[in-house]
Amino acid sequence: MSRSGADLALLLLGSYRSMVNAATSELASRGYKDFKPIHEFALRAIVAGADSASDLGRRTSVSKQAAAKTIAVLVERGFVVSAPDPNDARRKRLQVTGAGLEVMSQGEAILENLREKWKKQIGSTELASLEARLTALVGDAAIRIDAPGWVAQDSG
Amino acid sequence: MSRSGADLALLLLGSYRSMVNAATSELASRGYKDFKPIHEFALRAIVAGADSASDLGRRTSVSKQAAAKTIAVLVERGFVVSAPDPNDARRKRLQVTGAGLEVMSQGEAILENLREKWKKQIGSTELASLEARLTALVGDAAIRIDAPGWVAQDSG
DNA sequence: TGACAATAGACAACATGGTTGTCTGTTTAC
DNA sequence: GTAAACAGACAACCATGTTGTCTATTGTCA
Repeated sequence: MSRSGADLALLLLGSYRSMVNAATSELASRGYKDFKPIHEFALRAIVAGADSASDLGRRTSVSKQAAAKTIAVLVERGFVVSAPDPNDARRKRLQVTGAGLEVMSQGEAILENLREKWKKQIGSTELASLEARLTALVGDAAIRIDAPGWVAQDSG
Repeated sequence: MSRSGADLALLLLGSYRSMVNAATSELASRGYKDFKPIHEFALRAIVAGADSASDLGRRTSVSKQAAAKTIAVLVERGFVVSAPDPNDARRKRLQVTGAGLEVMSQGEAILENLREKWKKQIGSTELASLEARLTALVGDAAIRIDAPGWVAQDSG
């Protein structure tokens, strides 16, 4: 059964979705309702140094307005605080809160758990080589997580 | 460098995007402007037997209204024709046109080409086993291609 | 130093693609 | 023959992105 290129693409998408769906539904069951991948990735970017809306937008290849909307949600839910930058009155500095770090770590743990499960199925070296191959395929293309629609879907 | 579960998810997403971006931009350069994955998958579903809007909606796990909107686009571009069903006056039967088959085959060829390139890189048996593993990971979950946002994005 | 360009963020308008709800007409099932 | 189910159309709405415009602030440089 030689698969086609289209099937391969679908397979990659399906694998991603399968992981993300598991993670979002598990997070939801732990009380983090409507926590979407896009929130996770925004938090990661902020932790990684994106400390303003414009900055976050640049890093995630999204308009600053879109970034600002995401930030508004995260602030409203207490995952991020936004305070005026003392050094630049135009800016508001972003910081991930303890709650934000907590949800990130739980999300990460869930994904890690899925990966471990998979590792047990196919073996550690197999998984490593698969990851290496995917890395080669992706190359240096930045992975952009702008994601309305299904990526952001709760898939309840 | 032991990767994390989140990285794996991102890798899967990135791989998919990388294939799809290549395909859409190549199709665009061949004159198929704004032909998005969702169109491809709708055509595939119609060829596979979804011959009405409601049917297409069911098969792609999308509301019939959403399916109808997609069909409207495909009809407008000449990839699909919609004619009253002689056996059921409620229905309009869908049929993929020659142009529709053509764009499908070109899209498929582009993806196939990418897959071949990859096969040369990592070897045929390696690719097969990777696909088998992804298949196992995805399991029986239906892959739903509802996809506003980046999935549907043209990515210049 | 003073003027002009660049930047941050807010606000509004709009695009895309999906959803639900309602309505009409047709078919199917008792 | 009547009631339920179904197909499709239409409208309203939601989510998430975009561009455009505006104000305030900062940085640059003549």
